[in-house]
Amino acid sequence: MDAAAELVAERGVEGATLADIGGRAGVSRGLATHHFGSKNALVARLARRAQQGIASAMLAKLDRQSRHVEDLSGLDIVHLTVDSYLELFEDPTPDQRALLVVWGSTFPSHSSLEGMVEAERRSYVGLSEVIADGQSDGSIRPDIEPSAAAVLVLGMIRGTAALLLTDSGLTDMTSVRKTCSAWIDSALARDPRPQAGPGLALR
Amino acid sequence: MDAAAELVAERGVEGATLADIGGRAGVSRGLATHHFGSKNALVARLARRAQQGIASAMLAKLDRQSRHVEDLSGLDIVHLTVDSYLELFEDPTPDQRALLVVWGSTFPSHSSLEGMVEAERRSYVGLSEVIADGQSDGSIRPDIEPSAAAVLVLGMIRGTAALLLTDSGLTDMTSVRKTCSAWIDSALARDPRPQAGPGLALR
Amino acid sequence: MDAAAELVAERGVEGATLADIGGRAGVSRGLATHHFGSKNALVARLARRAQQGIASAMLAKLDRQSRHVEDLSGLDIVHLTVDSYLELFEDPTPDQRALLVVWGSTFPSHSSLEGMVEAERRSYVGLSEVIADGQSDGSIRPDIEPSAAAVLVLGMIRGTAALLLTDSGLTDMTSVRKTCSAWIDSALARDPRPQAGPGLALR
Amino acid sequence: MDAAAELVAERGVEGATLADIGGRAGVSRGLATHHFGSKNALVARLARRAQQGIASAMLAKLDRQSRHVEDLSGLDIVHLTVDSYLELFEDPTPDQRALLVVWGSTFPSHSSLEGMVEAERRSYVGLSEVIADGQSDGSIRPDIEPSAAAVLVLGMIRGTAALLLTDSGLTDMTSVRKTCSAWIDSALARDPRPQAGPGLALR
DNA sequence: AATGAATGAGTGTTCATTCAT
DNA sequence: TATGAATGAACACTCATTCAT
Repeated sequence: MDAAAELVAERGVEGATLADIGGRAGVSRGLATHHFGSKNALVARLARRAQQGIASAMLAKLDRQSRHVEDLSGLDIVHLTVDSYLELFEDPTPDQRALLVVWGSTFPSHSSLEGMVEAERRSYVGLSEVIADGQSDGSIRPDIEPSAAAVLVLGMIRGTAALLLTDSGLTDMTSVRKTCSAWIDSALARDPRPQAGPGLALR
Repeated sequence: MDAAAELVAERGVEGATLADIGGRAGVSRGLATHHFGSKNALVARLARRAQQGIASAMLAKLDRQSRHVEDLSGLDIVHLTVDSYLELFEDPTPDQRALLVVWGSTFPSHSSLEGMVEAERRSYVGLSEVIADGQSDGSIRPDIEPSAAAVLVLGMIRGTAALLLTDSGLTDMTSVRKTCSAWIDSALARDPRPQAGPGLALR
Repeated sequence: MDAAAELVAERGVEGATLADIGGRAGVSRGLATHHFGSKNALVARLARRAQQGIASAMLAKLDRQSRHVEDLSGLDIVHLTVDSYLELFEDPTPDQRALLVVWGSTFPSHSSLEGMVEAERRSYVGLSEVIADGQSDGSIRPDIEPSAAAVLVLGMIRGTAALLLTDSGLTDMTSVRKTCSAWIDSALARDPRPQAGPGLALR
Repeated sequence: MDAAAELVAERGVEGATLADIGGRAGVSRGLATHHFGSKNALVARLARRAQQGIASAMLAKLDRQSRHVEDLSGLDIVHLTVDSYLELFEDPTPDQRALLVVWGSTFPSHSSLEGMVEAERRSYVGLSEVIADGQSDGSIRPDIEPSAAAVLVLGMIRGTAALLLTDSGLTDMTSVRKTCSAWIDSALARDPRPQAGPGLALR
């Protein structure tokens, strides 16, 4: 699966052949099919593993801050989600790059990767609920449509990560992450924190 | 090219075969290659046409408002860009769907669609300059890194459009567009307009 | 036809496309077919023109020596034939290179270039008769099978020219021609001329 | 490879399609590419096998005469080479016919069969050395340029074989072989054997 | 006479999948 | 569990030929 992740990240889902994957993994050409059943199944497994990796990273970040998810406000969780995601893509592993590549290959309307679309919908529903919770607990302003906000937040982190993946020279990821956090605050928070000055934003 | 746009939108760049394209267009299998030189060239032409279509839509929207681009502040132009883009994806043509699909297939690091990455970089540079101009003319707050903001804005509209393209049932695009406009304002404007209440946001 | 000769010489009969030929000649893609009827017809015309060129060169060489074909012995005509042929291939025109290439493409048993095989048979018959005539006029030794000798002489000049065409660095063509002439003499002549010493042979 | 040899011999390198080859061999269309990597690689393998077959035939002929290559004079080796080659083409196997066909398709200057040209050059160098050795051991007359003689000998056997391959009705191959042997003798030998009369030559 | 758009059969090659070992 | 030979459908692309202009 590591070999598959690397090759999908490099050449895309269609461009990564099972023969190449087997070759890079040092096993035979037919083993991948034999083990995973089909190429699509392998890709699905790959995507799931990468998604779990992102969830783990989020929890680890929480742990590092010695906080518990129950203590967080809705706004805090949105911040945590966004920040963890973009932090991962500052120096993405093959898994994460591959996940984004797989996401990109779900854009055709008759895509064969139904499972991925399902997973994306779950992310969206979860984020909507978090935002609604934030409105209940008073951390997020009430004049916001949770579903619209969830789409925008999700779209922003996916799109931003994709943009920087395809052209890493565009700008500094860290600066983007800080600016994004401030935006989330100004757009969602009931009581926005005073915006940092430019010097701080660059930090 | 219309047939190609439809098929790319439906099945992706690799999934749309020249035979299918010829078949749907009512011409022979070999004509596409004969005419465009190669499949990659056809896809590149397709992307360029779709990009020009988006630019035209932006200008048309401006025209409808009887305004001139010279009279607009930097912030106005950002608003116009974002709003035009999302408006188009409320009811996207095959061209626009195909453009997003092509964008998705540039995520692999060794993608063969170099021209597309180039075009994306130009969009980014242009948007950065618009934001910097907005800071000069006082419409955009100065404590913002133009390059980071440009990546976020671009990423948001691309990602949001992609999300809604793959799963159009997620939420109402119009609502997303209005919310997005408010976000842009709160995040970028030197003097944010008073946020609309939820009723108005839905308008 | 000049363009066709060049391209056949470079890329072979199958490798030279009518589009390329038209392009190099500065005319349209379809003109060759329109004018010659088919590609095979063009190749046949090309071969015939090259063969006539060789015959003309032989007559010209005779003319330069102010001799008439009626005055020549059979052996003299063999010498003239061989020498003219190899002399042409010291610095072959595209026509002559193309002729050899066409000859090479007649080797498959189901070759589509029947006309070429016919022409080759005529060369063989003619040479056989010349050798038989030489035996009658006493210039060629009688203990030789004219048909076998004709095949060997023809094979030698064709094969030698082909060898030097594919790898011109092998040796000096002029030296080959002189040596060949001596061989013909020693093999065919009733009264072989005293062989030249090495210094002269190298000349 | 047997099927490939037959089809190349019949229809030429370009005319023998992988589909035909697979079909005649009773296997699938894609197996040849799968196994050999590419058509060119298959043709190269084919040529090498045929060349080795010729070398083996030469050694077998030597063995039949209970002689060792070390005991042979340079002239003997030339005789052996020429005679073995022409003997093979009295009743050529598909391999040998195919080899000649491949040789014919190397005539274009931009041929894609570089390996074949290389092999031909090695034959030439080897034959040159044999002739030079023959001059040292006194079997071959010293007033001969070894490189020119090698080209002529090689060209003669290649060209003669090709001529008789394309038009087997021309003459009797056995007679040609005997005549050729006498020519080699008269042209190269320091002390030519007395020429056989026609009856003996036909033997 | 000349063009070039259009055709469509055919090419070598790719590759997920099957299956006997 | 693992291999890799074999399959066969599918692919982009080629190119001689046709034909309306």
